Amino acid sequence: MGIALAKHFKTVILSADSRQFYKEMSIGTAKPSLEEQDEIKHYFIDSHSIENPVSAADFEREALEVLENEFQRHENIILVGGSGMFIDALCNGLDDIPNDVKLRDELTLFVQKNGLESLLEELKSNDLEYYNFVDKSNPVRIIRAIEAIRISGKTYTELRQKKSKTRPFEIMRFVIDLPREKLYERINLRADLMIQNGLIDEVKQLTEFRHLQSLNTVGYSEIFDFLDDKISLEEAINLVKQNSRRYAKRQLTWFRRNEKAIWLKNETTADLKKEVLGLLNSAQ
RNA sequence: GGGGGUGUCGCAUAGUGGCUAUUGCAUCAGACUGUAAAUCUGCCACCGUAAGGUAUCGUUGGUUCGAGUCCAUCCACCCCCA
Repeated sequence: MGIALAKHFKTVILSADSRQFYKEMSIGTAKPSLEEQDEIKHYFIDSHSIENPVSAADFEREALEVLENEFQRHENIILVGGSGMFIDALCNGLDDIPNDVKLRDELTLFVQKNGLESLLEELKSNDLEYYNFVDKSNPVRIIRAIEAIRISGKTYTELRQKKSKTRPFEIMRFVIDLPREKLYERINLRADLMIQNGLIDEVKQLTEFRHLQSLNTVGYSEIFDFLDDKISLEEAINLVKQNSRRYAKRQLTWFRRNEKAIWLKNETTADLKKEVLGLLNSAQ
């Protein structure tokens, strides 16, 4: 649908997919084909290496630069994807909260060894408000808060202002909403195609990088388990399908939260394109 | 035809005659500010937004103060013998 719209507007596409950035991961991330990329210029596909991970804040900054340039030539630009948080980072902006990957890795290691207890205590005494709010069994959240508090000397609550930034362009959001059964059918098919297209070889070649967070990804984790002989190939494929379905559900949950998003009713590319163009016309 | 075994939620699974039938998975729903395809939470027999209410362990009957558990019956499935 993105490509169809980009053709119509003779414009470019930005991908907001937190895994398609990486040039080493192609089959398992279902990037647009090379032919499709020839037809339409895509940003943020193969733009980075797994060894230099892209955070939501990196994406916000880099994508804004691209947009500033491209808006000089195009009236409309298409953002496609994927990762709700990256979309929101670009559209709404992130608060300026400091980060330190090294400290975070240390904290992660600490939690693996000693559990969350002491970090929770630290959070409680330094930022009671966030302590009361946060999901206390989610190590990622706790670690991130402690990280920010230790670096800044401020509370995480104070840093996290949740201010939406104004962008020099208008944003309209559309969500493709297939009937659940059809969505799941397509996800299952997609996993089978990945295997046919050589996913196992792609994963094998990434073995030396398997500890990287970017490879903690549906389609890769399961195949690593197969290569380690932990599960059979059949089990691995079924898990890829299952975990993709779960991910798709989480995407929908994320998008549901945005009350401005428009949920599309159609199912085929052509119909969806028509529907979106109609909505854009009536919005003007 | 003879003998043996098994039936517990969508699937799998626990359940010495005694509180409210266990656990896992799936499904469904949710959270989310530099790990986000990550990480985490809840529900999950039925009715109800909820408080709460009503059921239930293949069937029917029995024993017992009390049955998923014991007995009988029938039904379904599995295994062995013929």
